[in-house]
Amino acid sequence: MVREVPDKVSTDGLEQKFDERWSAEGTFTFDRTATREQVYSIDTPPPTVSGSLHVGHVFSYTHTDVVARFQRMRGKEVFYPMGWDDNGLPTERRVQNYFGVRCDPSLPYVEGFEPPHAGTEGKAVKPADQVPISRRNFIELCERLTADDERQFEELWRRLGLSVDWSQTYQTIDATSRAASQRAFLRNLERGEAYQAEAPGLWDVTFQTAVAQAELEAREYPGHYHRVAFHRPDGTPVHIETTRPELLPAVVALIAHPDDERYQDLFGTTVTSPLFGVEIPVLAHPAASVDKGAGIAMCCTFGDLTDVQWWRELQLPTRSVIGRDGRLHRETPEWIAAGPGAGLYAEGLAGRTTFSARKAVVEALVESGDLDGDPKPTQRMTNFYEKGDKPLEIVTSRQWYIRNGGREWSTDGTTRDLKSELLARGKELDFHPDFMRVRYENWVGGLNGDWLVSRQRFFGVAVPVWYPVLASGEIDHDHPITPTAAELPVDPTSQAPAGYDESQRGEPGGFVGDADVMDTWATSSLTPLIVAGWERDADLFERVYPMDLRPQGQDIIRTWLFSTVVRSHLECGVLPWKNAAISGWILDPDRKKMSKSKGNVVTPMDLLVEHGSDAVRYWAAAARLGTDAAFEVGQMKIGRRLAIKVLNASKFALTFGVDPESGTGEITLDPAAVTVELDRAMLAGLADVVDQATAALEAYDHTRALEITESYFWAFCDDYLELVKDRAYGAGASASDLTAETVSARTALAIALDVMLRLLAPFIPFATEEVWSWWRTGSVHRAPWPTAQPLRSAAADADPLALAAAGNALAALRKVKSAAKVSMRTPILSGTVAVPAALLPGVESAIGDIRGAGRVEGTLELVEATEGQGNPDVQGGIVVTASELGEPPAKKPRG
RNA sequence: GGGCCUGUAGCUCAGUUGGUCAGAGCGCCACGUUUACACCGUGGAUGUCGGGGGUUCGAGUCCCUCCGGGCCCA
Repeated sequence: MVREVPDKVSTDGLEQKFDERWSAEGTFTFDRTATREQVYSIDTPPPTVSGSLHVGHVFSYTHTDVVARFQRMRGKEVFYPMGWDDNGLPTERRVQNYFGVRCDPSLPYVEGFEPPHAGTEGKAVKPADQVPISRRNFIELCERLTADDERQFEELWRRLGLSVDWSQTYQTIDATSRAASQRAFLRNLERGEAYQAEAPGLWDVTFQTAVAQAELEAREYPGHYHRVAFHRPDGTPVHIETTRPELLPAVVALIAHPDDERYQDLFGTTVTSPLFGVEIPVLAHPAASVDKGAGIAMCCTFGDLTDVQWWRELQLPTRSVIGRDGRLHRETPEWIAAGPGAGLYAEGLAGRTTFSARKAVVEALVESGDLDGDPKPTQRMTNFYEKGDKPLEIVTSRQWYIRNGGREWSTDGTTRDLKSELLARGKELDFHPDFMRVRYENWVGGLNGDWLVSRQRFFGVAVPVWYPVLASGEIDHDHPITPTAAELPVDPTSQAPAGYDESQRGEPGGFVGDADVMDTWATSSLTPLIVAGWERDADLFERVYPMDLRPQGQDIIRTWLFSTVVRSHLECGVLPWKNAAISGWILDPDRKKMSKSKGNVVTPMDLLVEHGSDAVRYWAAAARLGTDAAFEVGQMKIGRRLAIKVLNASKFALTFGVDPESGTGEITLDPAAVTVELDRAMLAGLADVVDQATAALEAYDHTRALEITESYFWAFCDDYLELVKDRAYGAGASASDLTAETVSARTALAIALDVMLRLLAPFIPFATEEVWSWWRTGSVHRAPWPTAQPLRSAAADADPLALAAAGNALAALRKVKSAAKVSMRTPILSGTVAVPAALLPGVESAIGDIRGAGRVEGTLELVEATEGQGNPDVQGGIVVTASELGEPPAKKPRG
């Protein structure tokens, strides 16, 4: 075995060197001839390409890569593609800001359009200054920008050392993804799992789109309780409290809890609303809370989700007043037009924002005397779109839904309990850590509606349907026209359905395309199907699906993980993957979540350049799954030190016996050559490490594997290497005249190094690969994962304790010198060492090496430690009871 | 209001089914330039294991309760 060990080692430049080599040699290229049993497939989260990656990404993606590299070395053919989630609102927003444009679908396409800006350096262009452009122009800009981002992302991942197969990348907006997404939707539609409904739903007035339950975020929002009087037929007031008096024109009932004593006589009667004089019933419903406000609430269509529940369950009429733009309808509603409030509505409310309408209603209430007391300020939890900053409204609109167990599902009299089916899938999935399962269960259990998938946006996968336009000019939503699978992907807004031509768009007897796109998650939920070649590459699909691992963050269990389970369950009747590995958050040193707004975000690339990728990976790998971790530079420095130590220790271990002339030499890995007890003890200990590290990685506990391996490696450097140094040098013996003891040490060093490099390879892939390249062929990342058995047989019946004992004895000798404040090279002329009985055999067996490493020149007497002698926590209880130090060696000038 | 996670040395964290479990690394202090490594080595000090109860022969470990941090759902 030829060695070429450099004189000077360094971690610098390894990232680029090996990224290039791995690419050139196809080290991580997936071999698609492997069978399902031989494959380990990973469904990695496609990062959103709308901003920048942050340290949290580096953190969690490293966890995945550790698994990938481990499985690959275990002999699995790892299927590890990478996608980019470019689809959706984040990209739209970024394009608006970056290019200073805004999408207006009514505008025509402009050939060769050049945007007013190309990068505004983070400064958002005011909406008024944004240039309106056609949808097609807008999408072109989306694609231009994401292509740029994707290059940067890939560069970062390569530098971090993700062992992704870079020939397997995809975008959630590319043609394959669009086709898959549309195909899945059409399948859902065919089976009755997708449907459209005209229903009240959450609506973001800023982004002008419907929003799904999974995208909600409840936030504290300030408001005022207004105590407002309704009136019984005899004029007696009934007071309710509301934070949204502007919805008074939309009131459809007053509702109190059925057990509420105060309102028993009111149930079943009617009252009239103030200002508008609309007669409404007083009803009982258990969702009314007795101790909130007056205990009786006004139900409007629609102020919040409870209103929707009441409206549905009590079958109340719809009197909606708020439009998609968040303003009150411009036309006076019919139930008000004939009443006393018609004038108020027309003059004070029509076309107003909720804010100014509220002011107008409150003023009118004051005037009419129906406002009791002053409004009381309050903070209440209000629903927001997670990306928005105005409270959501509830607007009735026609939208597409996919069933997800959130609502009863019955067709032709038979009901299907999808919620229970999905809960059962959750139990089937192996979560790491296991407690993350409850997040899934809580979410599924708490769903209160099906999944709203249509979005009134632009940069997304189109809802693949058209609708006939009847002779009357009305659109027939009940009979959507669908494309065939072969036509996918389609854009119904620019393509005509089969049997029609473009001239018939919008014409009576013709068609219209559905203008909506699908929710980003409607596509993201298909990533395992997309990458596995579903309905596109049956051969591949069979080899990789269902997949083995879904790694992701805990924040998207309710969205990405859940929706993916839904789609796979509906489509294939299986879980999409066997395991879900959930990474924690990165917290800043104040234990706050790192976020851009706090300005505490570190650019990942800078981090990798400054500390080195192995170092950053070490920090990430040292944090357990599911546990939040501190952003700690100190931890990276430790990782860097480990990487450098690996280089240096390896260089040292491999240099013994090297011919100084040629710089090369022979090295053997033959276990039979390991004959010395201490060497065997070291291998015996290593065998245990291999077992433990392997078991830990199999259980998705990479932290434990790293810890066990790392600490053994340090002990190997500090004790074993020191102990065998002299023996391994072979004290002047020529290459042909080596003693068995010297060969034993050299061989044991080589075997241990070979094993430890492989154990560390998933964690610090660059340093280990560098060392591997000095003396082995191929990549360490394709080398087989070590097993304990060969080490055990090489170790024969040696006790791992012997190495610990010898190490402790050496430390005891060093302590004498340290206490005497002399150099470690100072000879010990004679000494007596007290050793606990249990360690005595180990110390005795290595006494020659101990003497050498401790520079003991005269007699070294070993005695059994007596009761109370020595502290077991210090050097295992081994103490030097008497010693005589020689002259410290002359100091040599450093150089 | 319900649920989950978390609180161990100045810092970051291990402590598997209750019995050497008071640990590691960093930092700190002292010393040392040893033919791998100063991006180093050697040695040392450091804790009422959040508080209080309880179960037990025995409790960071199990139970109850309170307090502090984080998150999710109402």
